[in-house]
Amino acid sequence: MAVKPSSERSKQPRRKKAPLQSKHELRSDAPLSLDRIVATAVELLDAEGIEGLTMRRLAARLEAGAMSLYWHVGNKEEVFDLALDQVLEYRRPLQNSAPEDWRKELVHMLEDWRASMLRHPWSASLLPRRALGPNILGRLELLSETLSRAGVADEDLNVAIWSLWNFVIGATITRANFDRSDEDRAAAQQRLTHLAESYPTIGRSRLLLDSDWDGTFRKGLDVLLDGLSTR
Amino acid sequence: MAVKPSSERSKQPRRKKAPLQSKHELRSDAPLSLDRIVATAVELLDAEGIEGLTMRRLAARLEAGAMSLYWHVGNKEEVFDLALDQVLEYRRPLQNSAPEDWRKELVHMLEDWRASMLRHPWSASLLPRRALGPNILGRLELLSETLSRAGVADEDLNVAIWSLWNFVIGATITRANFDRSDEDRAAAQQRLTHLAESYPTIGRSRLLLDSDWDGTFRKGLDVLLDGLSTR
DNA sequence: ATTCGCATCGTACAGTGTACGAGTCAATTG
DNA sequence: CAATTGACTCGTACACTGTACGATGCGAAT
Repeated sequence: MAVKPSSERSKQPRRKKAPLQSKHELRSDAPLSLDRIVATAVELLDAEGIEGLTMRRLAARLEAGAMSLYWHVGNKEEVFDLALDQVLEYRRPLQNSAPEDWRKELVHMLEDWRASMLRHPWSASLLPRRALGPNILGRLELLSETLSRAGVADEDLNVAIWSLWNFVIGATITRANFDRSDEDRAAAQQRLTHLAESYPTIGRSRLLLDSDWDGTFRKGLDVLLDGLSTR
Repeated sequence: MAVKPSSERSKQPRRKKAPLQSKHELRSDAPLSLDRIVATAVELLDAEGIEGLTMRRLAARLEAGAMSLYWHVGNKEEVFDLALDQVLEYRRPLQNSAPEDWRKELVHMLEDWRASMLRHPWSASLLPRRALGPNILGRLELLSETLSRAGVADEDLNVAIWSLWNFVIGATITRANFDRSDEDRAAAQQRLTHLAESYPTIGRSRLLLDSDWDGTFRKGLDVLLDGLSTR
């Protein structure tokens, strides 16, 4: 009886090491592993977006049969979970910074977070429905730790963490969303001028048109951090 | 040649008014309109979640053929757009409040926003991919207007709006997400204690376990508003 | 030589969104 | 009154999806 690994980590197949072809079947190059599957899924998502990822297409890119994937992965949802978490890996910069640099560290991590997700716009729309992978948890842990080290009292910690997390998530999702829907700037522009009558303040502030997303993110973050550190 | 309305608003069918049955076909009750479709879609989403909504099931609930829906609606995506916006309608409380109550008004609208989305948890996961419907824009407009009336300078307006928006979106998505994934508390609990080794600070703060979501939301909002008003 | 467990994959099935075109029926026109 | 139009409904069909099931191959252990 065969038992699938599926979600037990730490399990690499030990196959033939050197012998690259058996008989005459020079099966391109592929041993087909979880890592390869996830990496290819990210590629495919980058290239074709969320609807572009189907098990058959993914398998084709791996030069494998569609059902072969199911040995390594429980179902399609799991592929999404893994792809999302993979994209959110974070290596903290080397620890030579002074302990009062906590704010710089935080901003660095949070801006990197946002940047990572914007580099893979599908990740933003995926986030709401996915489980917390190790990389996401790692970022949360780093966040808690840094805030705690910065002197935030334990009873205020959760508010601080969630406020920052919420802000990053919201900003990223919004931004990623606007990027795509403005593929057709022309249509958007026209829609906006038509809307200016019903929504005058939005129209005046040009909120939807030429927001400086990066600057807005940075400033909003400052507002939050100011508020948190004076508490 | 027939021309579909599909996305031209202001178009109600004028049919037989009083005569409820023609001949002997007492066709239950259904004239099948955009409004009825959207309302039923929301019902279905509430009952079965995002994957539960299929065109065939929706049609069945309306006692109509599946393809009949496509006269009123361009495609399934549009159904999602409309359902989402429908759920986000907001009636501002009567305008008897003093002008310095802007902060109370803001908090009311934002908490109502979050509450509306949590009442229909699918809406949170839908938000990232959807267009801005009139109700969403209405809320944005109200937000701008109130902040502007509160004396926020025009050049700070966008930062303020987006910060609040981001916060609400992020908080709601996170919350809705956790609700679902904790259907099986037992599993979550066990996972958490196992994780406590790798993520000590998260474990200590019990961040994922017993957060007071409503309180955290309210406090985070205060932090933001404090930060914004002292600028 | 036989067994066993890992790994791959072909076939099949139920279900999806929707294109197409035929159908119904009230209102309008000649 | 007959004919035409146009709003609306819906049955059938097609390409495509995720994945259950079982057959197959293969290296290592017995």
